Amino acid sequence: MARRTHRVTISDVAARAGVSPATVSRALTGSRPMSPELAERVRTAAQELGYRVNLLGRALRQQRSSVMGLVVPDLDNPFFASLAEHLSRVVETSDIELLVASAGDSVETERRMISSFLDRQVDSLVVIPCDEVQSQGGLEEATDHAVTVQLDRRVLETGAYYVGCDNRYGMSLVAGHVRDDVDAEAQPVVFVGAEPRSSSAHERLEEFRRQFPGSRVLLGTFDVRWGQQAADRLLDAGMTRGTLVAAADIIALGLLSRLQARGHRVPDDFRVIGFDGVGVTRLAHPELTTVRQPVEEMSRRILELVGDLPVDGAEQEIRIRPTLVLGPSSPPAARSGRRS
Amino acid sequence: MARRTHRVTISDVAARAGVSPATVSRALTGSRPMSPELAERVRTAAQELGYRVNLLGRALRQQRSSVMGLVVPDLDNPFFASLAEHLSRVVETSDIELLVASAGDSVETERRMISSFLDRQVDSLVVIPCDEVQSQGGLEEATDHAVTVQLDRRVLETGAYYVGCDNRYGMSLVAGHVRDDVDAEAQPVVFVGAEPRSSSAHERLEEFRRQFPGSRVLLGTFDVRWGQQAADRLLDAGMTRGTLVAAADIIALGLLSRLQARGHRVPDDFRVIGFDGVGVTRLAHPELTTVRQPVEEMSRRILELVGDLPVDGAEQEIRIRPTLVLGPSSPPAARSGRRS
DNA sequence: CTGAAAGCGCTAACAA
DNA sequence: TTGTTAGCGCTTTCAG
Repeated sequence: MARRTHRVTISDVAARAGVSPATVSRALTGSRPMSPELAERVRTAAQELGYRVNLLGRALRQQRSSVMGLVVPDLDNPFFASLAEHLSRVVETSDIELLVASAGDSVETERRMISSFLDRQVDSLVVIPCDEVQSQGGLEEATDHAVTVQLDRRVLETGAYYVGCDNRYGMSLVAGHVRDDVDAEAQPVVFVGAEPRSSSAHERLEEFRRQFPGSRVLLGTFDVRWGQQAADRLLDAGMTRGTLVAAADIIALGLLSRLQARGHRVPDDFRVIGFDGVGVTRLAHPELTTVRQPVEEMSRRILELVGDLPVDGAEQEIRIRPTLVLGPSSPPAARSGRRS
Repeated sequence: MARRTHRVTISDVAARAGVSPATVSRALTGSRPMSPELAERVRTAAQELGYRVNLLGRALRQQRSSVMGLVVPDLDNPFFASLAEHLSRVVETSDIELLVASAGDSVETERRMISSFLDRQVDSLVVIPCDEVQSQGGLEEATDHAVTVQLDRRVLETGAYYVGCDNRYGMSLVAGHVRDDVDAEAQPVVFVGAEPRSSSAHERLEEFRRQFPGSRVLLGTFDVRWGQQAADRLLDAGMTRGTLVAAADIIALGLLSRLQARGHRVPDDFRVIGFDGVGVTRLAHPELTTVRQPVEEMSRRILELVGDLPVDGAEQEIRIRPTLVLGPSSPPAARSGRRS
């Protein structure tokens, strides 16, 4: 662990190359045309001294850090982790850099992370808010200081952009599939969702209710454990078959695991339908019928929003339509028989 | 999106409170004792003006950023995502802040991320290296400029600390379980691992070979898809039962999904054993017998290493023993019958 | 206990 | 094309 004793600055390089610090800066960044030989001399000197630019100094001077901050609720949720990974790969194609922080599923921590990104002078901030209501303050704060984008979950009246998928439309795709391919009398439809503390939970729930008025609804949290509990609850209540519409793949995963552990067959006894279609949850057994979110395009739209050319009159709210992906967890009619 | 026009600086606050910038700094950070009323006056002024500290300025002056950088190979891998989440929660208890970057599974990107963290003057850098060999350069570079810790995967001769689990010991726990609880004649043992491009892959593979000389070994990558392919390969070759030891839960997940999709029962026909025991993979169906990595303690040790009190004569290499967790994917003898 | 002044490392105006 | 100078926002000597 041989730490360097003295930090090499641009002046050191300048001295060695026999030029001014400004010239070194120009040679290294290529911000201005200059004589190739001098540039070369500077680069050599920098190399020899092991010079590294100090981005703190640069950012302080330039009044921009070239950093995009991303605050996710919880990296243990594979959907959020996947969102982070996708955004990271898209941002990679620009000269911006993405730094991720986790809110550890706490509104307070989320707020601290947002603050701290702002204090570090991020140029843009992407937030997947923890809570539809309590995240508002942090987002308003952010909007005052950086280009701010809410991703996946919308908080009302923050002034920030929103990029997400059209959850109602997605749920309507599910409804269409269920109506076309499922014998609803043989398999009553149940929604296993999340308490509407986020717009996604909200919208998916509302659309489900609109599509299946009177159908049973169970609400918990976006994690595997809740899916397991919900399955237990349904089975304990004597349910032996049904179509379980989950608000997220991660919940569907929990449903699947408990249903199967307790000896029920999917899709024969129970159909299971998910939402998100992203990340490792895609590989459940049996593979899920799910609504796939267009994460790739969502990431691209975010980059556009914060891009150098400020998108004039950009819409505040960008909703992209998801697609339905059919899997064996709830196959099309051919296999399960239509009602009429 | 009402962006603030003028940035409020410490001088603005000073002017408003009728004191010097130095006093404002002291009042806001509490770095020196001062008259409570003045402090209060300063805080009020700051509040009224909507002052936010510029951490770039502070870091530049203080020569430390209070940031720990974490570079992970790929956030879509739930083990790495979970490691990031755990470390994040532990670091949360200190005054350091964790920022995460993904290498997108590319050595080049990894190197760029390391460089860029260093240029941003992180105080410490934690890296889960992509590649046992090719990640070396980046890590050496890091070691020269910040306290550097390799996490989970070891690259030789970098001068950096290493924190990880004792993979050989973990695999020996698996071996013990297999010998105690499995009829190896009825269920031949196969290792489904990853090409040894990381020390974890390496060590687990080597220990398996030592414990089961002559047993079949398939090597691919650390992802679900490889597990699926491996299962297909084994089944296509006519295998109808066996004990499949995976080098990671994520591979085990793929094995499970294909085995079950093709009508084989776990654990009756095939036992499946994983490694990691962390994150969402814990909730496979049937639940995995796996080796649980002590991620909590690993995170704590990392924080200790970079803590204010530089751990004198700290070991370069910290290996923590994992534990075996038995699940229905490979239950103990009681259920499956011992050989003798 | 408070203020004045210097300077962290960098780059952008302005001069030459 | 290159150099000089100033200053981004902050904290920390050093005086008082």
